[in-house]
Amino acid sequence: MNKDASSTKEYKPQEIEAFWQKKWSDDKTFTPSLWTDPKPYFNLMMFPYPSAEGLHVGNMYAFTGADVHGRFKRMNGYQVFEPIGLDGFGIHSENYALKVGRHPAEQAKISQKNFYRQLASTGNGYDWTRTLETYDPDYYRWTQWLFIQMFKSGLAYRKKAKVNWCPSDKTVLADEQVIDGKCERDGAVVEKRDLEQWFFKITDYSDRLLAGLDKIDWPEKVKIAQKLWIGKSKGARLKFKVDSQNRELEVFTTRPDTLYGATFMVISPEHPLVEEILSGADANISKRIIENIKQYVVEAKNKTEQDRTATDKEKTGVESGLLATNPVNGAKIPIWIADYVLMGYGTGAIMAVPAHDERDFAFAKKYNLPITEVIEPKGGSVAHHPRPTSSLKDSDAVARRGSPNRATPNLPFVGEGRIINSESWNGWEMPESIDKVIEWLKENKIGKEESNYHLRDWLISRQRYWGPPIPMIYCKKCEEEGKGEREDMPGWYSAPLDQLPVLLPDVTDWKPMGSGESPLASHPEFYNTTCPSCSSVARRETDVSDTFLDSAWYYLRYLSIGDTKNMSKDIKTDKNGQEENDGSKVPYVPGIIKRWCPVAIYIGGAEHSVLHLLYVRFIAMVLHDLKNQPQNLALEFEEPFPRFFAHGLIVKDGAKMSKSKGNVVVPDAYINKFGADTLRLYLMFIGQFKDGGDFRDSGIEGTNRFVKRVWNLFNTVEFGPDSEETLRMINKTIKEVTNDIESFSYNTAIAKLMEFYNHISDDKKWSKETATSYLKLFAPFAPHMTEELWKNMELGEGSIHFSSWPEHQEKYLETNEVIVPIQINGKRRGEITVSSKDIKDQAKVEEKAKEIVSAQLEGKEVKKAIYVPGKIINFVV
RNA sequence: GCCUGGGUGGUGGAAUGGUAUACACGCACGCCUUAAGAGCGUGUGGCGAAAGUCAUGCGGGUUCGAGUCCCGCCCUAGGCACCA
Repeated sequence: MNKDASSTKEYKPQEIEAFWQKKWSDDKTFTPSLWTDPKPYFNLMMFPYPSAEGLHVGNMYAFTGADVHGRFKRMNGYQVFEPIGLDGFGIHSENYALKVGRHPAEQAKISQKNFYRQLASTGNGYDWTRTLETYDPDYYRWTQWLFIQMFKSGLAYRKKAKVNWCPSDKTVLADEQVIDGKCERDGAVVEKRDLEQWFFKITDYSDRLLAGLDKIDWPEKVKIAQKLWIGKSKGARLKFKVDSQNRELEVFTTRPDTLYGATFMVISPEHPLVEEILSGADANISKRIIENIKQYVVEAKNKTEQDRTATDKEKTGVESGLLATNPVNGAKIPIWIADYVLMGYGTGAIMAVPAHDERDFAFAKKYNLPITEVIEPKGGSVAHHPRPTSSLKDSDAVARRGSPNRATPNLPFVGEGRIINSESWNGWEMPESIDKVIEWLKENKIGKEESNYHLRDWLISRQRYWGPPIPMIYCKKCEEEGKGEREDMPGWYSAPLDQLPVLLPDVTDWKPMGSGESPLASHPEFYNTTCPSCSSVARRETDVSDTFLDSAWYYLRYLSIGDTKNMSKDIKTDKNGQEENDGSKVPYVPGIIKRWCPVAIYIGGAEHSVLHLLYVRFIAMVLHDLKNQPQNLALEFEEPFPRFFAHGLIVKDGAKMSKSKGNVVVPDAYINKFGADTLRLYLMFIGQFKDGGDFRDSGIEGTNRFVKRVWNLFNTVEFGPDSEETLRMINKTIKEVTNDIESFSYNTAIAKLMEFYNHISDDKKWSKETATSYLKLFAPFAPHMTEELWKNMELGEGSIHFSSWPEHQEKYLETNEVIVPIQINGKRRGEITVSSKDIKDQAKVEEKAKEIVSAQLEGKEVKKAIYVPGKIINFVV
């Protein structure tokens, strides 16, 4: 090897990278033919929302990691489809437009240009013929189509709902923008406002969304997050008679087995029964009590969400003056009103079992309500002396052992145990006890089995400007006549499909109004229309849809644009003679979807665990069920992403990168200075792809040094026969780097490439085969430089990205010798060299080690030898 | 409180139960330079002159052998949280 660098060509990444990026784009190197390619591989990465000042290194990190995977698959013979687009509709982008004082549409144009320029400069192998932007009318036409399908399937409906209202921003906020009851932007306490809203019935799919999780290869933490979000609780719904009122009070409980321990009931301040009481329907309730209730309800209403849900808040409540009857033992128990019971879950009413529920227990203690124990802990006979409450941790509540029937236990017992004090149920044990009790309650017509879910319907309306107008039309006349597209929603019609898209008008007063209405509501030229049914004057919906709807189906659209946009052409090339969609019925070409979906791998951030990643599964299931359309157009799969990889986050100086902290790093300056290859290599090197890493300027210079060294080496290399050492090293490197890239362990892959360089660069010859293999291993990380070297060295025809991955060179391993350390009783006592063909032969290895071992035995005897082939031999004496 | 991850040099981080600290940063010394920079080379966990010996958050255990497996703690990051 020539170490004199003065004669080598200087490494100029700017020139090399510009050249190759143009060539890839001109040659359509990364544009697969969607109809004909034999081994399709849809390598999908979460598309960015271009709301900030530009692509930052956190984005680039994610995209580069995904691109390394794509290039690896391409070199393994797959036809990789790696598309990119912009999630530019929605509140993030609109907020950014507000901040910089530009019209969102104008800002979108600027952002789009900048983002695509930045994305291209990273050298990722994107298919630039199939980009999409969610604000493109040709895209949101189909987002609106999707809304209409939801409506026609009965999955979209309207109801009055409380929305988050930020008094400082004068706008509604999405749930995800509310953190601890405060606006994420300015920290103002969020209020609730009642508004008529559109919802999607995602709750209809609760069980399927839950069941699907078992079938997909996703990080466990994401699955758990979705499971908890859906939050299925099995239990029972029970009826209690209310005294002196001719009605029943229904409750939901997960612990019907504790029914004999129900000593009072609690209803939420919003419960309908409260209004009945306040209306004075029951003459037996004293004025004083009604006054108390009135006051309490007003207080509860005025509390912020934050105050009401604070965990360590002391419980409060008032007596309702009503009594209920416990259906199993006929006990008269008081009904209380307290805000620790939420109207939004279950029935808004509970049976309180203070002996076995921490919240009920705290409430009972405070208001001196009776506590009856009905569950005896397993092994409950074991006596346990009471300890002072102050020294008890909460976790002790679960472990508490106590004798039953104690008048006032210190803590509720919430673990599993045996039923006591419950007549015929006595002795039943968890978990069978719950099923048996439910069976008993059914037979006695007291209750029935029921499950409740944490998941709520998806609030889809946004009173904003920058989104797809909800394509619905309201006709007052039809409503009065009780007519409508759907029987349950008189007056409402979906916009006729041939009139899509309902264009978002270009208006100057686009800023949020603060009235609870979208800015579109002040534009009669937008909302005035005619009723699709009776042709009288009608009004368009003026809200837009949630940005998560835009991103819930985009992966399908990637496969339906570019050369597939003119779909009639593709119908002719479909050799199966199957009649294909002409693009007017569904937003995709079923034949192409069949080939490329479900997506081979989805790569993105785990922060989308329960929003995007849940919605996208939901929408796929809806399109799988596809009602009101020919069934051959429905999706064949239910789970769009059978495999999802969650990458880590890039932090800067130990802190999460964010605009508010002012530590956002934009890649442009680094690409200009060092080149994209250096930055890619650096980003992939700083930690496991699943973990992320800490971005530091000092580290990138080291990577740059390495890139330059490799460049110089290849520019001065003289090919010759490999040394034994080189053969052994390249074989090992190929093997390990392949495994590492396959398992997203990019940082160790790069470390091994560096290690190989260190071994090989100094005065050692290597063969052309070794050089090619090394370059190929390098290519996914530093695509431009390796292409350039590949070309300069005339190593083969065409782009390196279509050449195959290096074959394992097992044959070399056989000629090698391996050093095996010798241990005696686990302590290192020397080493021997073993030839590869003897590696698995323990007897031979023992024989070889004999001399060294016997010299150190000091009269002791070898009891046994433990041999780990090629790794270690340990003699036990 | 509950659920996930994670605690290894000065730093980022490697280690299918098998030579702990790969690779890189930083630092030190040297070469080359008038000099600086770049580049190249050598060294770099602690203690010890050395043989050695002690080190992977803390305390136990299993094993010929534990960063890795088991039990009990501590700390830390993220997610969820009055969901009956």
